[in-house]
Amino acid sequence: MTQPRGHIAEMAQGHSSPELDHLFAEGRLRRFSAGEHLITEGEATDYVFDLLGGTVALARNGRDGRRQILSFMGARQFLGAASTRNYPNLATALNDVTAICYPRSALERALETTPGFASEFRRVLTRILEAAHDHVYTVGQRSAMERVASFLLYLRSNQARFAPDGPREKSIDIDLPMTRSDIADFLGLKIETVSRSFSALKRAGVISYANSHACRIEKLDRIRVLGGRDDFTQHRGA
Amino acid sequence: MTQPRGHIAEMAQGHSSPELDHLFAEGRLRRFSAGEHLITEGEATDYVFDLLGGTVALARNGRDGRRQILSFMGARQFLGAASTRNYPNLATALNDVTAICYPRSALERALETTPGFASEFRRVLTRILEAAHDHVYTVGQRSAMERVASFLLYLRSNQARFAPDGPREKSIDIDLPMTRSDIADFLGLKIETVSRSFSALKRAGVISYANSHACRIEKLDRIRVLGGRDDFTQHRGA
DNA sequence: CGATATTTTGAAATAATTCAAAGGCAGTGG
DNA sequence: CCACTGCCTTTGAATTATTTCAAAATATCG
Repeated sequence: MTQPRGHIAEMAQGHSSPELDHLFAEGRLRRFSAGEHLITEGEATDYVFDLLGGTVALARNGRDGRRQILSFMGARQFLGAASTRNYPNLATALNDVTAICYPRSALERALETTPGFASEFRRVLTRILEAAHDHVYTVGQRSAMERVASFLLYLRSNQARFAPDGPREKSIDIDLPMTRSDIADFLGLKIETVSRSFSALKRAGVISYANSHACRIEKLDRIRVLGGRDDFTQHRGA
Repeated sequence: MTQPRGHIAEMAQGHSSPELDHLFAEGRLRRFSAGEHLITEGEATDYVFDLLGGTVALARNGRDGRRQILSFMGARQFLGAASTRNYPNLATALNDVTAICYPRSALERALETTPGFASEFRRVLTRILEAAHDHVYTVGQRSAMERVASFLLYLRSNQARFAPDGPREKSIDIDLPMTRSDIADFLGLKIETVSRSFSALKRAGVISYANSHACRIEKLDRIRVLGGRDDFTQHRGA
């Protein structure tokens, strides 16, 4: 048997217990293709997912068709934290996704019996909370252009931090596996506004792109001024 | 010595360990008056606060004076979760606040040695994350009027859930210890817009108030339609 | 290659902000 | 006790960022 992989396995690094072994033994590799749901609204919170590849959009849907994407998740991120018996959120694969699926009960037991693992898990959970707070700031305070700029910095940072084979250098080339509509729903804007912002950034030579699913940041300093992500990052590690 | 009080003590209900005893022994009662900061931006994350009374605004400030309030916290809520060595947020007392202040190190040790307590803590942390996600939805998707309506429902729910002496029935009377400016910064709106929304709701007979720091919901069903909090609550407990 | 979905662009409409001023309330000091 | 001062709230009018509506251009997929 090969080493268990994924974010949860990383959190467990250096810790061990029979329950942790049991957790990894229970992990099942699953594949989802674009458009499939890993989690649907109202579904029982019986499983958590540890992403190995692909991109997932975690969203909350309103009665009337409004949708707010809460985060875009990829390799080395996990999905499925819930305090209740049913998920309030919807997790959709944006492209082909590979994930390890663990029973929540096994995770819970491992956390209860492996304090070091639980500490690491708590730290990750806290980071997710801080990211959500960043998101509230972006959507609550920034203009459309600023939101798009800060979005590019968010992706850039995530691409480096959560690269499939471990953290790597931040790149100037940004993958955009999501549609403009997904970006709009993430930023609390409309498709057209997002498109216009991209076009304006391109026209100004701040970014360049040939197709809508990737771009290159040509003037990082300009994006930084617009996105103002430095407002926060100084307090933080990476 | 009397029973330890506060949210953290509640989480520890039914669990025990020497480290937990040590944690409570280290707790110090502190008082803050209106305008004082419990936590300032960039400050070391050496303490956590367990609120016993009063209201605290947790906010993130931008370089240029913009401010996003992330939550209003009161009795039986705790403050100070952080994944890094310095707080990215600012916690300000809106009125006279009483809190128990614990060294983070003692909390961390208690969590590492008292699994049941740690599980409870994890559940609370997850709920805080879910509240942040609600907030992203509100700020990202709702109109000004809807934000104000959902804000009233948010306060109503919190007042019941986090009443000083334990959960109680939801009331139709809402306390507003914060200013219009605080509400605006919480909802991602401007003061005038918040004021106009309150006035419109009053004019329509949906709410009533004599002064700006309290109001009564006269037509709860109308507020519910506007605020649409039911979009989510069906998945949840209370 | 044709059909469908996504993205881009333009013009008009609108919700929210900005600017400006008046009204109310709380606390201070005479 | 009242008047003064400063702050917060409310309201109005003008401005603006974003949305909405509409259509063309581009990409995607069988």
